[in-house]
Amino acid sequence: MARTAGSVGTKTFDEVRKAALQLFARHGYAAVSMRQIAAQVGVQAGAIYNHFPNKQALLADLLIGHMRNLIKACDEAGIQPASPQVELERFVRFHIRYHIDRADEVFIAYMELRNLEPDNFREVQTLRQRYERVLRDILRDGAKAGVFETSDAPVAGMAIIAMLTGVNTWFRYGGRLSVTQIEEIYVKMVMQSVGIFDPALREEENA
Amino acid sequence: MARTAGSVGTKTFDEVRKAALQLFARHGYAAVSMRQIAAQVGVQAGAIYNHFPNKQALLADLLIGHMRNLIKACDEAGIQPASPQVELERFVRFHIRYHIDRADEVFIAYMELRNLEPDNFREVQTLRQRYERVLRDILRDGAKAGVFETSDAPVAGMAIIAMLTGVNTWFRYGGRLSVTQIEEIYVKMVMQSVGIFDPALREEENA
Amino acid sequence: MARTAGSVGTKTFDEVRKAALQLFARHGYAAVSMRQIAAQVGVQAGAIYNHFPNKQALLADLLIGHMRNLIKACDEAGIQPASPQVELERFVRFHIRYHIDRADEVFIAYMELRNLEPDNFREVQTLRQRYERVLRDILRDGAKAGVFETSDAPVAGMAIIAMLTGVNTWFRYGGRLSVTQIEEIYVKMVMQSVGIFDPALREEENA
Amino acid sequence: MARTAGSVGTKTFDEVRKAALQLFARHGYAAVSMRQIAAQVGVQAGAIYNHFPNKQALLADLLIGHMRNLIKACDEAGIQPASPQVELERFVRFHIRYHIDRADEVFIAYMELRNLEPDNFREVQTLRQRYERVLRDILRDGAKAGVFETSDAPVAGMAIIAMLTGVNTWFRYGGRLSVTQIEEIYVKMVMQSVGIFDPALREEENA
DNA sequence: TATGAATGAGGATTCATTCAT
DNA sequence: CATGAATGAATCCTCATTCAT
Repeated sequence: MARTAGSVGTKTFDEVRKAALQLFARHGYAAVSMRQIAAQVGVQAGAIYNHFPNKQALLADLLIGHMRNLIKACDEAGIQPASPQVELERFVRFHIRYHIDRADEVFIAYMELRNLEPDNFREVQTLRQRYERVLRDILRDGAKAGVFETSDAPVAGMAIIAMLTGVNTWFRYGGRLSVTQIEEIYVKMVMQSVGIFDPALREEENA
Repeated sequence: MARTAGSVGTKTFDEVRKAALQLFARHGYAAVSMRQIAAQVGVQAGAIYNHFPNKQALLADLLIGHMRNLIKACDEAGIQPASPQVELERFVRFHIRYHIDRADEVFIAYMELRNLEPDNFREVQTLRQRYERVLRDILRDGAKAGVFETSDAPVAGMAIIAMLTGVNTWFRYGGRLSVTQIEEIYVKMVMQSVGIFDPALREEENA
Repeated sequence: MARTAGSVGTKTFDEVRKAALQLFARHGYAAVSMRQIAAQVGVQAGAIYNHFPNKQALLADLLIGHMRNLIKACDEAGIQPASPQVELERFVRFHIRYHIDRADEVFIAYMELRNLEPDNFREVQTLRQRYERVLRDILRDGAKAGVFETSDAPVAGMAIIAMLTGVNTWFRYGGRLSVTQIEEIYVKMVMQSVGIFDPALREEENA
Repeated sequence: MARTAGSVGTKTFDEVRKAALQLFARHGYAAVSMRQIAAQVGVQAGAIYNHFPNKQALLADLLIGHMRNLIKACDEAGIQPASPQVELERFVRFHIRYHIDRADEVFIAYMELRNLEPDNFREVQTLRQRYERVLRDILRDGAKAGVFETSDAPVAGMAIIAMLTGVNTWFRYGGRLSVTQIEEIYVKMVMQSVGIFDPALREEENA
């Protein structure tokens, strides 16, 4: 009589998460009510509390879960070890591809930070810094090795992250450009922004 | 019945605007109550309705006002006419300097768009596109003239705007870098990102 | 245009207090909703919050107010100074008469103590002890003077207070006995309980 | 189908009763949730419904059970037959001793009466009156026989019950006085309150 | 028996807004 | 202009109870 994997029990939990993600992304945490989330799941508001102790925990679960998944995917993306140029290119491709498919998660991870209670906020910040350090380390190594023309690795890191993540503000599937084309455009701009012009110095990959 | 400059009665209006700007930026439109705004001004909630018909009008006033001011300042910044390289550099400097001093306005102009009712939303979007077209035109002209190495002007424009505006997420006065230093870093990264490497091709300006 | 004394404004405040007193006494603090109180006043629940910050404050206001009034009335009852016998008799008469007309206040002052938050609880306890000390001091003086046959003034005090206050559990106007008759019965029992038998030793008063 | 003494399955029933007793006494019936009771037992809320049909039945069970036990103990206390003086003294000693060890039961038997539904309320009232008649009959007999100086047996009965039961409001084990000492104080006060002064007229007992 | 998930109602409180003064 | 009191709807969350497993 064991519960079949994926059966009832976990089903509502997952659906609540999904509904909350979508609604928070669309209208903002503060503007979404537990009733709306419940309605989208097809359940009464009280039922949510069998799975999450409160609204804040739902938000925290989404944000922290997103950051953990991002870091795990980054670790497994095979970015290192390689030359700084190659690592930077791999990072850009990873970031674009990972973020473009998780528009809602990325959006709330930036927008709803201020709605996290202090402990949850700290946890997300710590995770975010861990991710951003990957890029900063690449930039620092490249600068030290003289292959990047960056006057300030931390600022360059923030600038590149902002540029890349910005893709989510305008990209929609079915538009003028494919993900691959977009990826190429951003790779080129980022590489140039740190002084790498010759495509020959870069890795050839496309997937 | 236009408000006489500096006349009595204008004081509360301005203070409500200021308080709302700060509170919306800090906590988000949906999470801020009229009572909070009123309290910050030192007035009862009802008094706000002598100056703004409702909460939405307050938000719209802030966002539309911000976009109009931005466009006006941009028009008066003397960016054009010049060579694409020079215009781009001027645009970057203008954008950084203008935005770095208006963190709250910039923040809500991005964050609270979704809380605008349709008419107000359209107006802000129209203004924003008008501003962004300044950059896109520069990029298109430079690409056409063969001085920028950009494969896609619209995407490059979005990328550059995202990169530049991102400065507000981390910049604080009194930090490691001065505004001027930051400006130089961003100018260099943006120029390089579109293929301009030789500083000699750029204008010398600092203020 | 000044508000007429006792007009609107203070009216709702007083009516809320009165309704809450009655409902708390009848059903208990925890079992009464703000909506019920509001309904009894003929107002929406939210309106109560213009007069009391929350439900707890309403309870605290009732209990603390009751204790303060009791102490004030006791101070003004002219119990002291006199011989211990006379003071005791006066105290009994005061207590019976005061409590019999304030059944609701007395009831909740005992029943709802546990629903007070710590600070409010302490305040009420302090006031209660101040009142009960009046009786204890009379008993102690009488014992010291050898006119009361009490082995333990504090216990005797608790016992007498309990006996007297118990009148509220059964007394109803229009019953078999008048307040004056009840007063006489209790005076006699209390005086005897501390060893005073001869009515000649007691004061003659009736009002 | 009567529950076999000590049989399995009875454990949860008893623990629920015990937990409810404690929690109702501490926080009041209306303020205690089935979940709290269940948590104290270490069980889910639903499990309680295997033993009690609903929350009201739990309360009724506690109150009616208490009253039945009290009456049974009173019947078996060997109060009658004896002279009114001796019977009164025996009653006082029984009441004090029985009540002082059942603080929670006594407390809720007074406090939660109003939360009983009509049928349960009537049953408890009937039982209570049966118990209180024991004292009233003693007082009436004593008055008729001219050994008690009571002008009104019913009122005297209420007064004495209130005085005695009041001991629970302040008594705590480990305090200044032992149960036996307290018993003596109350015996003396009660006997005197009905006019019996000479200890020689009283029974000598202590246990 | 016990669980865990669900319901539907209701809890205290807050909200944007109105309006007589 | 500003106040303070009011409304009616909505907020998050908890409740007693049910029921399939």
